[in-house]
Amino acid sequence: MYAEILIEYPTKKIDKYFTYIIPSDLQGKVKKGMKVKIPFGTKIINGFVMNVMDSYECEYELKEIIQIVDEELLLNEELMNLGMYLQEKTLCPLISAYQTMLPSSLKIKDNDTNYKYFKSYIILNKSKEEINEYLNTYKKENKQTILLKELLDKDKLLKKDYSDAVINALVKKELIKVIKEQEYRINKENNYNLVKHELNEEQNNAFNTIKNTNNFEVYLLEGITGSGKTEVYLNLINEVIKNGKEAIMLVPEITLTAQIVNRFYDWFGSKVAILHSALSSGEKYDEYLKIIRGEVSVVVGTRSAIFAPFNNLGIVIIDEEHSDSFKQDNMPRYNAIDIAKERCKYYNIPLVLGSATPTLETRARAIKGVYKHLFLTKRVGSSNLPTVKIVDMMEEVKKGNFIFSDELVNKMKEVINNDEQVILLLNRRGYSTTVNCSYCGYTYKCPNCDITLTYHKSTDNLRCHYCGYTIKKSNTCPNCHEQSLTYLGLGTEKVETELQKILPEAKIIRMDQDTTSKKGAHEKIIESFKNKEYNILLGTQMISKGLDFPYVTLVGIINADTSLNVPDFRGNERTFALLYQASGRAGRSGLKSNVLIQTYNPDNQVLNFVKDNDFNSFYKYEMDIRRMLKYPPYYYLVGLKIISSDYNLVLENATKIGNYLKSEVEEETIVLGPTTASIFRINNNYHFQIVIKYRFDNKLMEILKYLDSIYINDNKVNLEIDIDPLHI
DNA sequence: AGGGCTTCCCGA
DNA sequence: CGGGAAGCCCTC
Repeated sequence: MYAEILIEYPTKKIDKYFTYIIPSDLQGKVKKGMKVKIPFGTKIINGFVMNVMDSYECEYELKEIIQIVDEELLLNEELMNLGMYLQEKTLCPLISAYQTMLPSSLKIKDNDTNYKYFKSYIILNKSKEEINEYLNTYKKENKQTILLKELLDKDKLLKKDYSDAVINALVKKELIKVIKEQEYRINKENNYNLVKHELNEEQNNAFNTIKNTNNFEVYLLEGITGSGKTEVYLNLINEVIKNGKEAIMLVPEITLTAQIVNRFYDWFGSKVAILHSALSSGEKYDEYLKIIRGEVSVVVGTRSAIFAPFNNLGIVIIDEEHSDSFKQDNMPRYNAIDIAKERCKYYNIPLVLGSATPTLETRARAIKGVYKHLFLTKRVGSSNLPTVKIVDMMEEVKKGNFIFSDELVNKMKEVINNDEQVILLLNRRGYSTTVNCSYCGYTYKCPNCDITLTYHKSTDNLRCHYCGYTIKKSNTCPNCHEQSLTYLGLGTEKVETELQKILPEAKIIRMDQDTTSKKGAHEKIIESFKNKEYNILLGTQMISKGLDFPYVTLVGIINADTSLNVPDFRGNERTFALLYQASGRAGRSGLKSNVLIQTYNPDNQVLNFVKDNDFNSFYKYEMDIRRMLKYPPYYYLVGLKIISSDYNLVLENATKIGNYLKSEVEEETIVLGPTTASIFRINNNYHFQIVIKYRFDNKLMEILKYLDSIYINDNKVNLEIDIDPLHI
């Protein structure tokens, strides 16, 4: 028997099958979709079985498979095909498609083969009668007899709780034995704590419509913040499980908090597996095993959880579908929504995309009728929408208020006096803290990249976010040696200090990268704020989503416009979504609430749409811009990056590729560039980019594949192709 | 990807 | 002529 195998190096250069002999002792055991150990060149590495065959003819000598890495972990036919689809659509090496499907602990780097987690137990090695007999003849009480008596009672005890000497003695007498049992690192008891809320009419309508779908259908569930989307999801999943099927629920990384996870445990108990990046590789492996073994019916997770190896999917739900995090920005550059569609088509089941602020692409499709459009327009329970006001910071600066407007300060005081709470959002998108010399104008720059270094207060150093270059900050300017270094940009820490000065009595808690880096810190902050241990929660985008604090009656957005100035066609959309989501944190329990948006552009259209809580008008406004500028959803995009350490070579090749594209694509397709990429030099590599905009182009995919294949063998110039990029 | 083998360049 | 670095190519 022979097996065709993919080598675990994710490079296009060796993205092909290698054939190996299946030795007689592994015949019947080696299966398609399984990981095996094989000799390759001079080394022993992991491979992935693509085919098992009876015969194979070739003129060279074949090597043998050494062993199976894990008998249980194998991908089913559907996922095997999905891998090929991923390769086809994203132009990635086939093996990297399968690597993203399997838990990361199975990648080549982890040479450890056994990820299963075992606990040792002691059990009786003889019948209870025999043990009793032994105890009767051996009247004296000692550690050994105590342990035996306990075992008569409990059957099974944890080995580590007892001394080795006692255990060894009893093992020698063949009275007990030590056994190992595999366990899961995350172990939820099958406790249900189901608190079902009565669905309102809109929720019920959405629920019933989706529930009664018997074929592939994409739904956009557009529900304002606080309208109870999660309740609809939970009911839908419940229904699916009742019918003996399985469900995948995707959420963005920052939304996957204990709050939501516990909600799922309450409803579905031990039927839930969790998959996200904060899990250790062992935990991930265990959660994956639960799915493979069919012990769970629901997976809640981030992007890659879309590949959960279920065999009988009943529904896929993607919450906050507008989130960037569903698109992976390195190989394979896939979008979980596309994968979800593919899987739902296969199983002939509904896909639900939920959001208060769906992407324009999604919404346009819903309006066109490609997706079914469902609405939740009312907040559940007593919660009502806040009053939103725009504050002109130009006026405030004249008064000397650079961070907080008078109005925001007064409102904060008022709210705190009422024993209610405040959320302050610092918009940091496209924004970072840099260090600058106010005397000579020197700025810290990365020596390898065209980018200013970002200051990190916790470590007191400056870091390049692109290549990782780090330098300690000096007290004097490295250029003119004056003590005149100042910080540019607003950090949460700076805001906190200033805020404390203005409101000395207020208890402030800060949530940002620095304060949430430790495991569990995120939850802790949320819990303590919820318990009203603090008056003000100050943070970055991570506080804007999904959180539910009943006593928050004021949301302040400190610098609303920073993300409007980012040179990206999705800038408006992102700003709108962020501010809209943040506003949604206010007024969750019926208390009258306010949102203050501080800006230097009070007339900005996007901000005013947020103020009016008017997604429809924003949608129309932004669609016009997209149409005029030929951006999605009117045009599809492809981004090409040409990268090399040799300036002349990049320029030459970028021009060549640009010309080739222009001559080959369909007439209506637009090829822009090459131009230098937004960051020209990263890690001493020069970046050029080409953007393709197209509506229909049957030839394009083939053209891209051809270009890709040419540059596979060029080790001086690198070509990266991003199909449907999120940023350009 | 990574190791081995070939080639090419420079000093002697 | 030798050594060392750089390029090339193969891996079932």
